[in-house]
Amino acid sequence: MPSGEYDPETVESKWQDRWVDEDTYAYAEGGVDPDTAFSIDSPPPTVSGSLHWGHAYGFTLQDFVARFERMRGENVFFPFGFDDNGIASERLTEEELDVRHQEYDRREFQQMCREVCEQYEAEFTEKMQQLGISIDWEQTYQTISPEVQRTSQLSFVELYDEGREYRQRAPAIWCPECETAISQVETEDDEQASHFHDIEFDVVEGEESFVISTTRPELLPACVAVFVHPDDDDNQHLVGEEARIPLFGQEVPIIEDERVDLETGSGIVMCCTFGDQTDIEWYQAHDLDLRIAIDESGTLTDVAGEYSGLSSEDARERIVSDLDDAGALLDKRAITHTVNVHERCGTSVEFLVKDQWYVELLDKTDEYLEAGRQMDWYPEKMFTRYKNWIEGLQWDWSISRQRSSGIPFPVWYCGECEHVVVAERESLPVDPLSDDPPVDACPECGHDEFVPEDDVFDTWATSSLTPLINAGWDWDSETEETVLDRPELYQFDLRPQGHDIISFWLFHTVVKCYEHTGEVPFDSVMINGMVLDENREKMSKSKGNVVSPDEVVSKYPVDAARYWAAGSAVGDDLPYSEKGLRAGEKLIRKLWNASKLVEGLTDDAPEEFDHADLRAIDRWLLAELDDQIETVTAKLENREFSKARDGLRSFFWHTFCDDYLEIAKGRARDGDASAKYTLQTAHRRFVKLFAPVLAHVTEELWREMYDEGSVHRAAWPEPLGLEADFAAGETAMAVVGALRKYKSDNQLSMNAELDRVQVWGSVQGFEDDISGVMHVEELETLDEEPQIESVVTGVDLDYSLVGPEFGAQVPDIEAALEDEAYDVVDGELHAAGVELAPEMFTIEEERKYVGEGEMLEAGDAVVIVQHGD
RNA sequence: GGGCUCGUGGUCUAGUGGUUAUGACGCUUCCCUUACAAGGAAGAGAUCGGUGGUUCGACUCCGCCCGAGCCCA
Repeated sequence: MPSGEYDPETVESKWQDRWVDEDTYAYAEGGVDPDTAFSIDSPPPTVSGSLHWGHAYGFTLQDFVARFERMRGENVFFPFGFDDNGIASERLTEEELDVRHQEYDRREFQQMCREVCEQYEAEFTEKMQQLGISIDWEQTYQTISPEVQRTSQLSFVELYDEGREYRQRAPAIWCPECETAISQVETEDDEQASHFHDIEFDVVEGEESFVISTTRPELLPACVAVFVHPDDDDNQHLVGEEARIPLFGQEVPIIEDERVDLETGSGIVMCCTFGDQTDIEWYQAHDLDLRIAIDESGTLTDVAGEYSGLSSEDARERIVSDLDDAGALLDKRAITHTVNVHERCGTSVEFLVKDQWYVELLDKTDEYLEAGRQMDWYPEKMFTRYKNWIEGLQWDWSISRQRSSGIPFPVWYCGECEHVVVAERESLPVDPLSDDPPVDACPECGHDEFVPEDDVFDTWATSSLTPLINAGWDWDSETEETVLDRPELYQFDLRPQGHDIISFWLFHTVVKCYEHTGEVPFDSVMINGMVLDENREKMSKSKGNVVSPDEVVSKYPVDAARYWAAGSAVGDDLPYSEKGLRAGEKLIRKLWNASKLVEGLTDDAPEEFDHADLRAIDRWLLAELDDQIETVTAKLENREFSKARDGLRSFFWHTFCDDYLEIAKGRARDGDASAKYTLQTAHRRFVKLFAPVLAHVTEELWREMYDEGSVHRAAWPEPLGLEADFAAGETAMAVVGALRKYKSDNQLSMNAELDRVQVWGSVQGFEDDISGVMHVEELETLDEEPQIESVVTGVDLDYSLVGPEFGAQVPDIEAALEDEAYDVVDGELHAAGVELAPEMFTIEEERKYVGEGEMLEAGDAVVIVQHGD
């Protein structure tokens, strides 16, 4: 029995505990009909300690869907994955244990990661449960687990067998300090002091020479081309010639390309293997030679001739001084420029050439685009991001990462002929660094020594398999094919994703799963925006504007946070808002207080009541609620949480509490069965309708008032199918509103008695309700319009009809109306030489009451109040 | 630099060719009415980022400009 004030602190944690203890959200395993399974493929968050808004917000939106679908009778599969296979977890482990991963072999280090992450997983789980997310905690996985490693390697083997993967030498971003390859997203720009060296190059044919400016003279031995901008008229004649590199002597082509920056240096630029990103682009675009002059420890190679063996620092000094001696160094000046550095250690990155594995994409982009088109996108506009990403693809997907921790490639190479030997499917997962290859001798050349691949998979190569991990995809050695352990889950009904990461994560997942199953993995995709701070700026540690979910939930009810989270159109960013949270708190309190009242009024309410005997206002309320149910259901189906929330809130607060409840409470106290039945029926339905968003308070109310089971397992309400006179109801409420305003304007209390009220308008069946709630002694409905003098004040046109009919004549008609140069003849409006049909206009008039009492306008109705003195 | 998205009262937000532009928060005034004063009633407050164009008619469609965000370079 709800009583006193609502105490969210106690109530919310009570239900969170019970939901977990009672397995309220358990997925019913075994023989599930695919039609009634509703599966969510929630992207596993990186487990690195703290839970941030990205997690909390994304999962709250998923939870709205999960709870809604569950109540509609779906068997909801809402799993949770811990992504502890990434760089973040590697760093976490190193920091926590004060070790370096290089000091351990891979399996040992992974074991350490697993142990460290376990504590964080537990913390993470607890925090997710504190947010009331209806995850089935029996359905979890860790991306570092042997099972997931097996899935990842199986995916690799399958794609390799299908000819979708190949190995090629390609540039990798390398941190010489950490001695590891890093991805582009781990680099950042940094302003650094450096020097420009103006170096003279000779043209091979003839006497001419030109100058290039470089900050990295030590790359001269790696120079493979020289570039001139197409708009550079002064140097255009050089294009097609060859240049000779000072000191090193190699001859390289001079090529035209618009990526040359005319503003910097001399406008002529050398291209090396590899100085920067542009060098890589040029290498790929112009099919240039490779001259690898610097190795992974930053030491010059044989390509650098006499400078071989020097560190790049030392080599730079020597080369600069030798250039000077040779007269080729024309100038040296200090500058600052932007360099690409590793975000973790600040070291400038190098570009190395490595053998890497690729998944072929470019040949099937049309299919992948079509796959994306087959999914429902919420919001629809996000499909264009997917589309742009695919259409803009220029390279296949590199899945090699030169790190020591991660999931290893299940591959060995013949020590003699480099033939690729892939692990047997049955034996997965393997680690080639510890395990033997499946053959004793090379099938190609018979050689019996193998070199293990020591790279690991790109993290997306694993993250992109979550639908397959969740559906239990595996190799069946009996039938020799891949099978799904839980086929009913696939395709997944819902894939949630942050909009910042659609291109990486979602795209790769669609591609991988599509390749493995021939099917699009998702029926629908729901894209969520970012949580911004109160000033609409992105939260970041460096700005110091981060508000953590923990802080919020300790200050506000979780349901208030959920209410706030439902406040943006899906896909739009959501600004953090204390106001939004307070509005949520207010709604919770209103719902609680109204529930207390309903409870007090309906203890002996009839379970059943013949709808034909319902009083007009009760019938009207239930019919309006029918409409509201249809609206809320449609909004939730379309993931329009904000509209569902606001529509329901407004209907509950204003129509139910302010209008109906005020009237019905008097009747219910007088023992009116129709009112009691209606109050209880409507209230039950409200509790259910609010349940997906206000998960905790509705559970408390439901179990206190209606049922021992969870509201989250109760059936979503269906419309009762009642007919009612909506117009009369609306008019009656307008009359009540007008009377309230009258009392307010006349500084009367709301329960002040009114002597006599006359109503002209259709309020049949509502008369007693009006007089009851407004304390009217005598209420009379008029059959004839009261003594009113009407003054025509103008004519209103219905432009949606007049516009298409009269087009360019409309301004003339308007001018005629303005000048009052019109007539109404037989209901038609004659103006500016044309005749307008009756439905095209309305005569606007001001009504003046000349009889006794005061006239009020109440929608279509007219109300006359006669009140003492 | 390229692509995408967005710009509506002080703040957040609804509104994709046709009323007086929606609602919430905040603000002002009034009202203790036995569920709730953390409530109720009323009110003020917007030239819909700017500028051209299409149209009888533009917050809505198109061009350009300005500003913000995201992704890619």
